[in-house]
Amino acid sequence: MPGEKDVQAELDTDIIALGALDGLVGYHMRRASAAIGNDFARAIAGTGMRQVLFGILSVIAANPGINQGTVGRALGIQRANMVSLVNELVDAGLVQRQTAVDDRRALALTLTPEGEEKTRTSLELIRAHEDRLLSGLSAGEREQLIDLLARIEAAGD
Amino acid sequence: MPGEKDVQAELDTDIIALGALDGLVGYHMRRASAAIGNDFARAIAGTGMRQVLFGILSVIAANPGINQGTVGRALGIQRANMVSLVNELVDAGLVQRQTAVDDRRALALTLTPEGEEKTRTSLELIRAHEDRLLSGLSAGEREQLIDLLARIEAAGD
DNA sequence: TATTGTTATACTCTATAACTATA
DNA sequence: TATAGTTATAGAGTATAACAATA
Repeated sequence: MPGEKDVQAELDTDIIALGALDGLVGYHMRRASAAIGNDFARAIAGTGMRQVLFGILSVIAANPGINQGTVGRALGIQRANMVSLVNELVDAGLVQRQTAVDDRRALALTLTPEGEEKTRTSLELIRAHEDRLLSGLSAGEREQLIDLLARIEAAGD
Repeated sequence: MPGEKDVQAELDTDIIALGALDGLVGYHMRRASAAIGNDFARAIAGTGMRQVLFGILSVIAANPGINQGTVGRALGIQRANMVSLVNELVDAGLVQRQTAVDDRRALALTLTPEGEEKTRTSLELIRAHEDRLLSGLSAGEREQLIDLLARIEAAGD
């Protein structure tokens, strides 16, 4: 019987008590992070971009010639996992990878012109997605949210 | 040369500019969520508990006899993925699963006495972990953080 | 015809260990 | 001896499609 009341589950999709979970920051952080991630994916669908990849592009854009490992450390990505991620970006023609002049073990990363363009257009879509999803927050609340999140990041090391 | 300055990377592990990324809520949310998740895992290591599993236990504790699918909807977990998660909890002796009296398709979930004990002891460890990790936030800031996160969860549907 | 639970499957993200080449 | 990048591998988490039993 679709649409009928589920007595046992208290209106089902409506309010289900979460118990102690509701008072935990970690739970709400997981849910909110998933909500933003899903909306990000919807907003940027079809462009091949992903949260991690955009993060790498943004750091390279701000630090042309930066080493692959340094990018990983800045973003909390393991060396081993950086390899295939950067491969994707290189294969897509967005990033150029060349042996560093001062350290022949290292790879210096720079954006190609296509990579710069992709970073710009992605950023526009991402800003629009955040503005839409976070339209319920005032500018001050949004600022304070970032401040609180940054302090938690810093505490977790 | 360990410890020597990495000119190209601006002191390396120190301040690396993140570019546009630094102004995005999504980025900081991902990092903060990972920080809490990692600290959660460290705090509860050896007990076999995980964030998702505790979430399920907490919802069952607050709603004895609740259907498996209802738990999943409350927590944003797909029906298909609930199966093996609940299997784990049943195999660990923490959850009892029996055909619902009013709907023979459904499974009613309840905690076993061991499940109730596990939920209690896990909650103590989790509260201690959050109190430690979030000790830099005032009670008011913590409360506002949960409020902001909950509003973002609600916006993402 | 819709819903509950299930199986099978695949992809992303993350983590570890072992290797090479350079430093 | 330490570091940069690589390979291989494994485990979580999550997503979709198809199926049986029941509503």
